[in-house]
Amino acid sequence: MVRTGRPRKFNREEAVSRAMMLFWEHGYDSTSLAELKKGMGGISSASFYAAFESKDALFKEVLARYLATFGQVSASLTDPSLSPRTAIELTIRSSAKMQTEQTHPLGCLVVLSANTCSADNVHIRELLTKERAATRHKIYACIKRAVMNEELAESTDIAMLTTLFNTFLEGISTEARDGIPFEVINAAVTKLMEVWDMSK
Amino acid sequence: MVRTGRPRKFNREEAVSRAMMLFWEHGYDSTSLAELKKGMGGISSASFYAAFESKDALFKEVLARYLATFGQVSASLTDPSLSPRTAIELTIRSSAKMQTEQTHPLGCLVVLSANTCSADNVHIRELLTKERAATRHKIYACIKRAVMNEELAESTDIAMLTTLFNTFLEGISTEARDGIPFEVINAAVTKLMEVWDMSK
DNA sequence: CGACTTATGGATCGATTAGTATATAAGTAT
DNA sequence: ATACTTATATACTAATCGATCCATAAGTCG
Repeated sequence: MVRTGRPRKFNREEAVSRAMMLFWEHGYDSTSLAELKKGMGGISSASFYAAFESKDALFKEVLARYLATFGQVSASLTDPSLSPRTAIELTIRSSAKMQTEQTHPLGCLVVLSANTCSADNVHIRELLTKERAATRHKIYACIKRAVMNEELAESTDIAMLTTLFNTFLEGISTEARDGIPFEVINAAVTKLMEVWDMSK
Repeated sequence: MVRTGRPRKFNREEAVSRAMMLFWEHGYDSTSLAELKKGMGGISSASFYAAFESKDALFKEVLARYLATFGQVSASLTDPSLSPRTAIELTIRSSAKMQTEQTHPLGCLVVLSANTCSADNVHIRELLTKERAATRHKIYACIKRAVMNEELAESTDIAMLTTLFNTFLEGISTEARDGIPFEVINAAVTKLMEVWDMSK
């Protein structure tokens, strides 16, 4: 697969990574094209639109990249080799760990980057809403599996427990943004997981 | 105190309320002056700047209004007549109730309206960060009081418990935005509060 | 070599951003 | 009646928004 035509001056993969950091930090609306082009290696408007089509399209690519990398902290939710309890605990702990790292913006891109936006960009917000719904559903499925396995009592209110864990998980984004260190959040997770054991 | 000069054509209090709804829904950056002026009763640029000085200043006024009204759901935290446990439970439950009401934007303005913003408007984000820190500190003080009162064990990790409750509280904003009904969140709060009773 | 393909530099687009200038309207005070 | 005060309508500013156009550069292909 040999490419003809003038070669691209910048690294496309690297440019998407840089764009991800910018959207993650400032959110969709507040990240301007000027900022993106500069941050992605000083590329021109023509180069930007030739390579990424539009701001919308770039964000969708950024989201896919995020889910395939940093977002993998919740992959354990669908790992059938893990017990439901371990899967959920691991997801929350590694989310907290990732979101408090200093090598990238704090918090979670899916939670932070478009929970408020202009009326024109509601479709961007819905992209992330859908992603959060997917995570919520995975937590739900996990808890349901635990009830099936009799790891949790048959009388367990699955929707309630899903909301308990998911609400905490989403709250980590704001805590991380506010500078709460991993150790403190992690200790709170230990306490939170005791709720699981009470529902046996 | 009689006012001289030409009387204002619009109701200033009402205009601030309308602005609050807009900032609450779309966030600081994504709420434009045009949208504000239209939403506040179709006022002109001249009238806007004469009455509110700037977008920044209006937001500060909106924040103060929010804290004095909807934000009062967390007032129980500093009510000395309530037991610490009741104070925290009441705050979380009434926050969930308020944030899921259909008469205004979903979630909490303090958590949602500027957790991402442009680099130029970091001072706005810091305004809200400070507000969240104040709430966190009130929760901390509440739990500390419980330890003093021997309502909680002396060995209680106060910072950890603070983070547990505060993270959940902040997570409610995203849950509410995503349409999770009050009843489900409220049931999760009941479960969450069992953590308190385990720490006795 | 010339044809073809793709990317780039640079100018530019109309729309929108937050904010101002100026003249006048509409009230109160003396 | 006139001075004073405040708000208004209207026009306008410079800067920025996302996006496009076009000529040219820099490769591969036959």
